[in-house]
Amino acid sequence: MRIGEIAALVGLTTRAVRHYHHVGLLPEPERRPNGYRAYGVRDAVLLARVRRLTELGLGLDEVRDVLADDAGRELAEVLEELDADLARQEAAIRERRYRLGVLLAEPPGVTGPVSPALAALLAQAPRTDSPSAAKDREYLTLVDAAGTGSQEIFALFGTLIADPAVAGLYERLDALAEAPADDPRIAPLAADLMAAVPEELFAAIPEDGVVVTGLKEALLAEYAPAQAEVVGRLMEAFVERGRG
Amino acid sequence: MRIGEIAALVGLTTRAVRHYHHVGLLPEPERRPNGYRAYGVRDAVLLARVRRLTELGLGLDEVRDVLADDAGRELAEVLEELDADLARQEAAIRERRYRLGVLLAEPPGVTGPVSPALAALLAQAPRTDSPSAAKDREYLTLVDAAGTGSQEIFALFGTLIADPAVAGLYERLDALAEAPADDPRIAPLAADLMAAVPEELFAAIPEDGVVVTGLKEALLAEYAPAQAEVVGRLMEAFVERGRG
DNA sequence: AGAAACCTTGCCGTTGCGTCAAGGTCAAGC
DNA sequence: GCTTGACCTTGACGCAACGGCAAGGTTTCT
Repeated sequence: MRIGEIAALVGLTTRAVRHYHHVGLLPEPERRPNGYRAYGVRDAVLLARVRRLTELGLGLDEVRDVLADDAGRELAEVLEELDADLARQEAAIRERRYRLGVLLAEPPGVTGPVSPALAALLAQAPRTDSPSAAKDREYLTLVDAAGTGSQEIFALFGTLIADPAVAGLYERLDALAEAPADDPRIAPLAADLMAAVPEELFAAIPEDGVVVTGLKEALLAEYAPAQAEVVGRLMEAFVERGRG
Repeated sequence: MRIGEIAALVGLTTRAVRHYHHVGLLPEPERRPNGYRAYGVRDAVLLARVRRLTELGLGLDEVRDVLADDAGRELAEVLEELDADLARQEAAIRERRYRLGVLLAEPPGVTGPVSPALAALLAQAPRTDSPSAAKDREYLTLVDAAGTGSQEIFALFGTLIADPAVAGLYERLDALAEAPADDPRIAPLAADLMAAVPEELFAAIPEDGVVVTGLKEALLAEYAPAQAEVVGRLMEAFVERGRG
């Protein structure tokens, strides 16, 4: 048989057969005078075995091992390991499908998949177009996605945001967008902000204050100088009173 | 944030983040004076979205599509397609696991996994060390693996092999191993062989006689000249009386 | 001052082949 | 005898999503 014939016989492509030669899975057969590979029945039997094994999901090197010492013991060993691996894959797929199902069942329109706690918070928050409030929501989304914040934090934050006085604070912070870093409104705003934060929220902040080193600066970089001054003081308060 | 910080924050490796830049999933951020990438909160939010989507099993280009037109409709579309794909994968894995289970439950020692019909045939065949009989078994194994032979053939072949007279025929064929191609024993052996084959077996051979063009010659190549002569005549008989 | 722990770009390796590219071979029809 | 068309040959790149290493530069801690 030539390569195309044996490939068709065992249900492979010629490319696959050559590949098996290349990786040493199957020895190169004799050649005809014209250079064509000349296959025999034994090659076909071997190839058929290879095909069955690869269809089961074995890698080519595992197939080689199994074929090499055809004790049958090695085979069972490999197969059990493979089964365990497949079981893991199956579980992973089911997990993904489950989460997919949750996503698909959800009402559309949300920015992205968020935890229920954050979803409640966002729904509860008053409609506002304050840029500062938007930054806060962005930050909360991030903390939610990072998974480092507890549900507790979102609940506490929710009560804070629901406070009608907070809208005014956001407005005052927005008003500092063009102000210099030594604007006199900074200190009183920072004080009012700290006063508005409930004590439990301070306590709920995790030990290292911010989620990761560097996030604090990244956060401040989003604000104009005067605003950064305010937010920076607030963050310091969180660090100091959080667990310090 | 530097790249390591944002990576830790969203639960990725720095290598993955750079990879996302490379493939255009995420725009390259500003650089610090020292050349380090400088990430902001928005990058982190984006990366977190990417992570969730890839964890669901989306490819990077699909993630890019979803992120691009964040209509939310496209997302549902992609997700449903993905779910269907995952369902297929799950079914495939289950199928493999099922066959694995069958293999593992089987008594060890068999040459390889074979169809039940062939297994019955091999178990039924008398113990012999005739090389010709071994070749026949090899051929049957091949036909079985190729899946082109029907169960019917194996049953018919089984009755043939069970015939006590066949052992003698194999012996006579083996005896021709060193004989020249014009040995006088050839014609009578071929005749006796054809006489031994039940009519139904002739009829059961598929239309093209052999499974694939080229297999016939490969088969003959396995035999010594005198043996090939005998087997060749037998095969011709199969071709002629099969469906011709 | 030196080590540890970051960062930079860039390129190779992974898996199991698919897909050209650039030919040589062979049987058949004109 | 010449052209198709269907085979075959070796060789090398492509793929998905990064991991790992090389060979440097930066920052920070000690």
